[in-house]
Amino acid sequence: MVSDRALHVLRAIVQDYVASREPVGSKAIVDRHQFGVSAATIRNDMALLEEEELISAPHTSSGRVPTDKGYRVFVDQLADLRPLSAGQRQAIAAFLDQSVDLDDVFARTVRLLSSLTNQVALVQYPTLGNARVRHIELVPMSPTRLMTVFITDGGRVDQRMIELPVEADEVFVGELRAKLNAALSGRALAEVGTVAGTLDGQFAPDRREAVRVVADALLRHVDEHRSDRLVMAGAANLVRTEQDFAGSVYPVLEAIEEQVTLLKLFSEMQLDSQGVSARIGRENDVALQEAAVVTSAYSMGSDSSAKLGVLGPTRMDYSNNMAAVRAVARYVSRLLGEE
Amino acid sequence: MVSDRALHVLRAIVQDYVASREPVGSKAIVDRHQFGVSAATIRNDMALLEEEELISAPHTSSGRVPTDKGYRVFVDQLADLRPLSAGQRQAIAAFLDQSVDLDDVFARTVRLLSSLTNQVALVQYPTLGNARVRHIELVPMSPTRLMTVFITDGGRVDQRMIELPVEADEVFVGELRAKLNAALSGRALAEVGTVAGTLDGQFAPDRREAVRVVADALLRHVDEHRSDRLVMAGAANLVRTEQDFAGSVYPVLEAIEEQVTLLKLFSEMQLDSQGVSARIGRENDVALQEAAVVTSAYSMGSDSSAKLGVLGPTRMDYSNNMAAVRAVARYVSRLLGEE
DNA sequence: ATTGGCAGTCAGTGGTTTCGAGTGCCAGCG
DNA sequence: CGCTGGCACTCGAAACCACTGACTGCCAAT
Repeated sequence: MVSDRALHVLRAIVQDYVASREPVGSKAIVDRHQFGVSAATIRNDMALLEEEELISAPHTSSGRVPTDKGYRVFVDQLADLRPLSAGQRQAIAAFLDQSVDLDDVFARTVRLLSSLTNQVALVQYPTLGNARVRHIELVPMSPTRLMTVFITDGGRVDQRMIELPVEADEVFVGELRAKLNAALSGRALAEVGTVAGTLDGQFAPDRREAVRVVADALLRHVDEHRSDRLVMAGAANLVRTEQDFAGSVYPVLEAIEEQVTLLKLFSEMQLDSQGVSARIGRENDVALQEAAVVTSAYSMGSDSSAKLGVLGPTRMDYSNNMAAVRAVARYVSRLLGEE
Repeated sequence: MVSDRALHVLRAIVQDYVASREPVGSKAIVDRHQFGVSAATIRNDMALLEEEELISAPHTSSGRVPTDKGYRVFVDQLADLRPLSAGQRQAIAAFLDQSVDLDDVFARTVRLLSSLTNQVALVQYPTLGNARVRHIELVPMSPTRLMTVFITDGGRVDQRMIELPVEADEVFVGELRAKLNAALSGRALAEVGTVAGTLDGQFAPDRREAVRVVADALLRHVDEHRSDRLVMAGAANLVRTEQDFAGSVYPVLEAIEEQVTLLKLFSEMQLDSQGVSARIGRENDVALQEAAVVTSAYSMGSDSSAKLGVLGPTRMDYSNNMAAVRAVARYVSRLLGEE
């Protein structure tokens, strides 16, 4: 259908348009790229590409701009990503190695990714697969309020506040804490539900309701481990690229703050053979129609994984961004795998 | 200097300008407000106000716009804030009462404040004054890596990753965990340094280095409790009000992500008799020259407090925003005080 | 002190013109 | 058959212009 040269023309158009934000004409292409043919020939190819809806003209007599479909073909063509420079890789290592804990790893990752790509960066917290309970702590805040702290051997820590149906003295809380830890330490998260449910039998009848409330809170901790959230950095970059959004960046920023749209998107992304994936323009939710999202997966140990990536206008440097996302995801996997 | 009526004129100008984003002229004032005088008289007052640099004209023949100084006088005049409506207060209570833990309180507060004011909302995490150690947990991640988890009775939980100089077996870690908790549980944070320093004597010489590393990590936990951070919501609102920023919102968003500028600003703000405070335009750091920040303080129990507030263009509804910030700060204080 | 009147200023609007980058098409050529 | 140069055409962007109207500042009168 489309000749090989036409594909090269598409590539040139994408590159030039990304670089200049201006519709690119046939003349500009023969000037800036070494096609051995004249502008008229390029024009013929461009007519073809337009036929295929890979490019389009903003108005009758002007250069062409890639369509979402055009970007898609461009990205798919981009089989082999050039790896990052040694300097960049060192920078990644140096910056991430300073992390003091899990949260810090993610905070640093997202800042790093944002500055490598000049886009909004997003990191999804990992869902822990078969992590185990390490320790459970109960902290009385008032006679009827208790804070529960839930620590897994993956190093994840959750806290949660609960309201007790009756007053709980230190002795009872101490006993409950000891029994919970005896019963649950070392157990897989999946077991927490069944085990915690059997505990209330070990207490006096007037305590059982309170025990059940605590057990219920623990279940929600486990759920929490499953539920995702995103950390974000580089929102300012979205404003910088505002002109690339015909409407407004407002809905995009809103979607990012919502999180739910993004999380859904993340979970839907199918990685390609290179371990990266892009969703471009209309392929996304309506709020992100003018945006593109590039993601890759990272893993934490053997059995839990999540995604990270960047979001920006469809007019972005896919080549660079996909390489950066992949490199960072790999490094994060290595860092978390070691632990 | 400036007559009483002139101050009323200033007020009218601020109100109308905030409402319409358009320079307001003498005619518009006599139309929309019940001054018993003619437009010419208002013009004389306006000339006075301009003399005092409280208002200025964008160009020779156009209405006037408040200067930063004008907003300042307006805000200072705004002695008595009208309280929020019953409905709004109920909404605050209903929304915040659902919080499950500390983090959730702040996450909800910031979202709430953002939607009440249609501005970017910021909440500073509290610095815990004389909180006490509740529990210390050590989680081995690999033979030479340890995660330390630090829980205070205020309900705050910190985690941190450390690298040990030697391999640490389960037995040693268990012993260290037990001794740390025996020595530190119930102690005030301020004591952690001195107590932890004496622990290494209780271990065999070849373990002491490792013990010191852990003790050092605990000190950093304490520091962490002192150090601040901000949660933010409503960045999209900044984009919405973009036209009010002559330059770009870019530096503003950057400053927010930086945090350090904002934290400094927060700590500098002196509350007025109403418990709220505003920093307007040039009174701020250069990055926020076109922005205004409204803050109030909230307290958590008796001895720890922090601030929260909103940030937006200088052209904002100070009256509404100050009332909202004050109301939310008060409610959060009540909520956290109870616990 | 306040007012009505009046001349002066200037941003914004809308219409016209010009300019030029870029296209589509075609006839001719290797 | 694919490529090329040439040409007429299109249409957005910029430049220009005149006009309008919302203001102001000032002044003389009340």
